[in-house]
Amino acid sequence: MISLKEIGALCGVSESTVSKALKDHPAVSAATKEKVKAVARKHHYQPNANVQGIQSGRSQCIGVAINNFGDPYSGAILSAAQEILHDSGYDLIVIPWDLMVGRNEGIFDRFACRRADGVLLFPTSKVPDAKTISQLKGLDSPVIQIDQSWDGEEFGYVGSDNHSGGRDAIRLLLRGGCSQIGIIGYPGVSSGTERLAGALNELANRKVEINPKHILELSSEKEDDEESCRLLGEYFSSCDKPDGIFCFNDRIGVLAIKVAKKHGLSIPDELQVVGFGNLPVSFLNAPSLTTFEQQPHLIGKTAGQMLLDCINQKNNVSGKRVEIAVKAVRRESTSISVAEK
Amino acid sequence: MISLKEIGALCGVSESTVSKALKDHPAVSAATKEKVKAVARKHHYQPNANVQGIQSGRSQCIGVAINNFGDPYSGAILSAAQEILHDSGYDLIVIPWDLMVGRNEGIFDRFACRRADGVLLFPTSKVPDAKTISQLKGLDSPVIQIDQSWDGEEFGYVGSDNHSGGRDAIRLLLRGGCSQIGIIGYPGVSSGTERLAGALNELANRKVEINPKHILELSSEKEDDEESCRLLGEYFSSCDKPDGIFCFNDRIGVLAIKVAKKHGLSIPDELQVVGFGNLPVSFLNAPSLTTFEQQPHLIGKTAGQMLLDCINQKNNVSGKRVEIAVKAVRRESTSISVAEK
DNA sequence: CTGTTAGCGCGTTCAT
DNA sequence: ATGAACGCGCTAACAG
Repeated sequence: MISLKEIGALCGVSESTVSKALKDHPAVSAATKEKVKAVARKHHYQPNANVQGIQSGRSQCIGVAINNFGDPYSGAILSAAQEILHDSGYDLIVIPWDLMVGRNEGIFDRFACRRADGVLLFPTSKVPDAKTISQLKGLDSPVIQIDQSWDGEEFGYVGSDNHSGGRDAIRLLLRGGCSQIGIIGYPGVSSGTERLAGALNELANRKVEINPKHILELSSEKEDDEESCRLLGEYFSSCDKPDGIFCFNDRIGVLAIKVAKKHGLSIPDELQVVGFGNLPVSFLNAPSLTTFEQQPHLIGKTAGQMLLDCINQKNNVSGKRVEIAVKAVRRESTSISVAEK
Repeated sequence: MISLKEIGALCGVSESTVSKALKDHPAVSAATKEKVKAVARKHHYQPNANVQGIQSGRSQCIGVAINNFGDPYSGAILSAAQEILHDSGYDLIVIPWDLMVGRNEGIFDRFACRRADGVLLFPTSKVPDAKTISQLKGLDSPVIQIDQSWDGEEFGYVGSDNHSGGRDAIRLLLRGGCSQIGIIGYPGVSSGTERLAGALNELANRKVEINPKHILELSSEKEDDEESCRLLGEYFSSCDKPDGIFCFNDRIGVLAIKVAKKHGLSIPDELQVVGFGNLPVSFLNAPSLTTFEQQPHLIGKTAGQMLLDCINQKNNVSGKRVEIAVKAVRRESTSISVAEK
């Protein structure tokens, strides 16, 4: 790539004149501008963003830690965040969480080396250790967590309104005539905790008892479908089965349907199933899965904007939480409501 | 972030001594090293990678253009590529293809500005225009395409062995007793073209006629499930139906099963279905989908290594093609082979 | 209008 | 063993 100095040499002017000419500085003659721009264009000149970064003290880079590139939900959030950040001149440096965990290098060293102006943290399968969290605090750039928060930590947060989602899922099952409610979730992450709290709270408000045996926790750390199927098999083998279950994500919902059908349960007549997330699989499944639509695009856009505001000192993200609404998408895995019948 | 100069001031030594001390240069006293390192550690010093980049002429960045962050297949490839590149000190700058198309800025300006040392191109839904391709050639860094190539272009390439995959899919259907073969694909991308060629070639070798009506092309540009379902509905309404279909990806395969079942076809008795890709959905679907497993991890690793080799001058990627094997995963959507019966 | 100078943070000579 | 000086590519303040 050609440099300003080289362009200057070719045009017979100084480096700084080239710099000014290319940014249409008024104190440069039209003739010089023409000449300089022509040469720059011919050689496909592009200013070196890394140099501009060290001068301005702004790398114009955002560090993104993401667990699973292939996850459609995270992907949609990232796309939206990328778009708004890109338009403000930021580039994304991505690092996969899971690959970094267990290495002796600091997970965020790369972000620090690149002088990332901000950090976006996607959900992890487990809460990081104290050292990682302290390293994160040591970065002097704002940090925003997506869809997950850690107890007592004061990073910015943007996610779904999981509490209301849990509440509405239970309402949907009860309205559909279910009386034996089951909940199938995964432990240890805040989104699950919030959905559970919303669900249990609603059951308590309605004075509906829940059989503790009907609450099943699958491991979220490794998405082991075989193991999940085994546990679900046991769950549906019990003589005392639920007639409506709320699954914390669509993947679990689809697996639950698969296993329940194998155990001879007809859906939605004998068992109603509600998922969460509205992933493509929920639509494709037979029967299609009633679920809750999240708004990944809005989440990503919001997180990107929060980061920008904070970088520009308009705001302080610390402790700021934004929760984005979710909406039921009713499909074949639940019956129509009693009221509608 | 503290700088070398500041550390020097705190320790009462010069900037360059600090630089040497931190890299254990032999010509620095043990005492000085101790002191310098202590201060650096205390302030969480990290060298500025951007500065090192402008000095060495190596940004240590790889530009990644990807169409859809949420795609599990691309995601797996990207993870593998990231891992190997990360270990060699490279960071990834990601840009979504689709967001950039139609903007007046050059799609790859950002890569050029960041002085990306190499570029990884994931599949696009359509072949880019001549201007984009020429811009790509103008970058002086090596470019590797993943899973897609463009006619007449000489970039490096790593993808699946689609031709053999197409051949084996047909063999699998024929061995299962099918005689009326159908093919459902998408137009315009090289992976589809290769699968089609492999399939048609095998049919010709076996002297099996294919009814042109049994070849259906769905649009790949926008993944419009509703529209695809409509076209599939027409496809299965014809009086003259295939008894075995090869779908170019699992998504199409699952949709085809859904629609075929609605038209009263029993699977695999009346219709056998083979997909391609072994995405999670193929396992979750009922009936589960026979498909071809790709090796995204190996593809990503290979692409990453090719890029490294080229950057280190060990190789020239230009025109180099690597095709990674695929393997059949037999599930419920196909019958066991005639021979096995 | 244009050129010179200084400086961003760092590594690498070359002196001391 | 340590420091001064130069250069990487570029911008900005000043001088001509």
